[in-house]
Amino acid sequence: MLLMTENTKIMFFQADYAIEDEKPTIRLFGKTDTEKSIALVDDSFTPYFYAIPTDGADFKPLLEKIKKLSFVNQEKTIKVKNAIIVKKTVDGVERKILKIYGNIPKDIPYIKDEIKTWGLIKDKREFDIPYHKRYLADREISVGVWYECAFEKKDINVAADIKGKLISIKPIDSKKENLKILAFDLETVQNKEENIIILVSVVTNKGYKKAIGYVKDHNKDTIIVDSEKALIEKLEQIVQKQDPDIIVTYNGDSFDFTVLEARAKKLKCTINMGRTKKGTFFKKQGIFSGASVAGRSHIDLYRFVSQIMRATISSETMKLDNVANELLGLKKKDMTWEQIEEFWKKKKNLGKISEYCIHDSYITMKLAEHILPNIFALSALTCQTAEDVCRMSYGRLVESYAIKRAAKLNIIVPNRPTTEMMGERKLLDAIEGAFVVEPKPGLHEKIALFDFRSLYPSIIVSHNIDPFTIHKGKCKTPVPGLDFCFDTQKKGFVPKVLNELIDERITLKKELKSKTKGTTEFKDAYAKQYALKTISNAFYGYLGFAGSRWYKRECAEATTAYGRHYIHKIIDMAKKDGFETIYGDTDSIFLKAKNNGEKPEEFAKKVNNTLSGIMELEFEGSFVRGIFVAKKTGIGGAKKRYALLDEKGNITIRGFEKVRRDWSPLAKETQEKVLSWVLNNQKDKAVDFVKKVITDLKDKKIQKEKLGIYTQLKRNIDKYEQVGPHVAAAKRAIARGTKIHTGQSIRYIITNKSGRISDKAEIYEFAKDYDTNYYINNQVLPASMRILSTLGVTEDEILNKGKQKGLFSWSVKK
DNA sequence: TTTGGTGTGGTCTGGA
DNA sequence: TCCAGACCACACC
Repeated sequence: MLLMTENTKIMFFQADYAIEDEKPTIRLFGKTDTEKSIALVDDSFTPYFYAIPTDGADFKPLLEKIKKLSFVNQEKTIKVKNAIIVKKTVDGVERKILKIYGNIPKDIPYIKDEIKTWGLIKDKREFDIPYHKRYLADREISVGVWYECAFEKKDINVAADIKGKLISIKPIDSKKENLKILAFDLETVQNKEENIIILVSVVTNKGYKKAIGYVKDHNKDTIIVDSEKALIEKLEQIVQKQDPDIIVTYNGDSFDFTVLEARAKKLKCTINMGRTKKGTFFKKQGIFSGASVAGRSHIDLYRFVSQIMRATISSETMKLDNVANELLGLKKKDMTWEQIEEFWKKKKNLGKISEYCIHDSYITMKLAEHILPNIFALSALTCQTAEDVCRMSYGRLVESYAIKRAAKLNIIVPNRPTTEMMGERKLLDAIEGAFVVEPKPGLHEKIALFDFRSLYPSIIVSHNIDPFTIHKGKCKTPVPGLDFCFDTQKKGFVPKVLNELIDERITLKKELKSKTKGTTEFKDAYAKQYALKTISNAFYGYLGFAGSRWYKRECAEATTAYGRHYIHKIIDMAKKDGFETIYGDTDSIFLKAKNNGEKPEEFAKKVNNTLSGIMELEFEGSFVRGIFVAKKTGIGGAKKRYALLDEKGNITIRGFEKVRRDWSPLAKETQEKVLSWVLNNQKDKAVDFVKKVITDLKDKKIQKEKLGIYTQLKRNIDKYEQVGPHVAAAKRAIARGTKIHTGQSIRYIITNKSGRISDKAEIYEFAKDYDTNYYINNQVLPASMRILSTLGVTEDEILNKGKQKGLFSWSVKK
């Protein structure tokens, strides 16, 4: 028979599987280079797992027994499809094991449990890797990457312009961007006991921009329908008509989709945004928990921002407004939840709600355009769908990447620890970590900053630190301070994989220099190096993570031990060269530059000649001046808190209240100004400014916005042993009927009530006044004096107590 | 249902 | 009323 195959260029963005005629079938959803939606199926992939026979087992009869295995489970007969003997690296040793195939993915765990009862199998592996993920990893197919595909036309049960059966696939180099993104956002109000939807907005990256409502008098961009039920149905129609590849939301998993699902159920209608008839949107179990839309990729940006990007974002909260403002300079329209409720009840200003809602979707879409390259780069690297990546923790990202590489290197993946094992691991004492130099408080001039490029990853690579290269017993060169070493004969899996990541990133960073900022090329390359950095930096933590498949305490211990060894080594070398070490933390050192002596570059070069493997010390730059301060309690300088002034006049602030979310804007801004003046040798201006702020506070001239303090409610409100201000404020708000959930950032103000600080704390919206003394003594003064007292300024001087400045200056001089 | 350790500092709590 | 220690959140790397 002659096959009618076609060729086309495709970028996939989503993958799942369905059981068709009792056969598992992978479904790949993508877009062609001619902007057509395409769905290709592939039923050539058989689910499998590995079994390691007990030592000395006779393979042949065992293999035959497995092949013939057939048993009944829940009234269903389960059979092994096939079994073969394969040669694989198991825990660092190459050996023969069994690869066992099942008919459908669901059978795998049952087969695994059944053969366990025979007592002939020592261990089972890779039985918990989901079928479609296994497929992507084994075939090295990534979403967000272009492929040249050959396929045979075939009608399948999905909505797509082109449908077929995949014949062959190979990656090609293309940068074309063509995915259609749709963002949507719901507005709800509390109506009696229910949360009802009053409006929904939809915005695409191709210019579509509408809201749907069911009361007249919204604005011209609002489609008016009859009821809430009709609104839901209209939303479905619009999504289907727009036919996006990616649906983005900001917290859609726990809000928009959850509400939609609940309302649809209540109003006895359905909503299907997907490309298949059934499986509209649903919560998957297991690793993935979120709203999924068949045939499209639902990206919940909030999940990615709050889990992966959190540390790189300085906004007080991870709300859309703050994040979009910080990353894009886009602000939400000014409207409070209460206003929406009020407008809705009075049926006035409904146009404003539409405007607000549409703008929300627009911001979400813009944020997606900004962040999606990063998510897709991680997807490409880990061979996971973007939908999964945006919901993954660091641990899962590393794990996914490691599994993909292991498959390619013929290495069997270790099992996940059981709950008991994890418990045991968690009970162990923490391993010793990094070394931090205690700084001398005060202003320091001419500072040269050096740091190790990717310290921990390069230590792991250079010393071959791997769970299966550990050598206990006699060692030529044991790990500093420990009684074991690592074999250097054969390269371990972890160092090998990390080495690739580091190499690739170095190449990419070089290429990046020749690319123009703002171009798609630049963005893609930048996102890719970001992905490489994210994964490689998380590897060390993964080795010491209780839930890790590659957990090895000794590896984590050795990595930090070498880290301490190297930083001490640099400090010693610097001392011998006549440099004074001002500060250092983990992988960095701050040296006082010599006036006419050795240049920083020369020092770095000299150090690098002595370093082993791929380790490298980099000269980061020079600073005109820097300030380190005293510890608040105890003696000596405070670690992890400093500010630097570079030659261009830029200030870098680390650790101080200014960079913390849980201080009032007033204290933060005051401290920032103080730091700026102090670093520019204008101490007096700083003192005057603090005095002015205090006077303004006393005169009640400070705006409310400057006084709100954010603190995250990290646990269930009833689970606190100690009730701090944010907990107390939250409890009072709940008593008033406000809904507050775990993980929320509580914004509160310390009011004039009496009692402890907690007694005075009120949620921002409820606060009617502020406690002047609190804001002076517990906010502005501590933040400012932290800096000023290092320079000899006293609190009394600021508060104009006792000695008057100026009056005494001449008599002191005498 | 959580990648690691190091470190600071505010507030609460309970005993002297 | 004072103070040490526990609790808690958040930053640095």
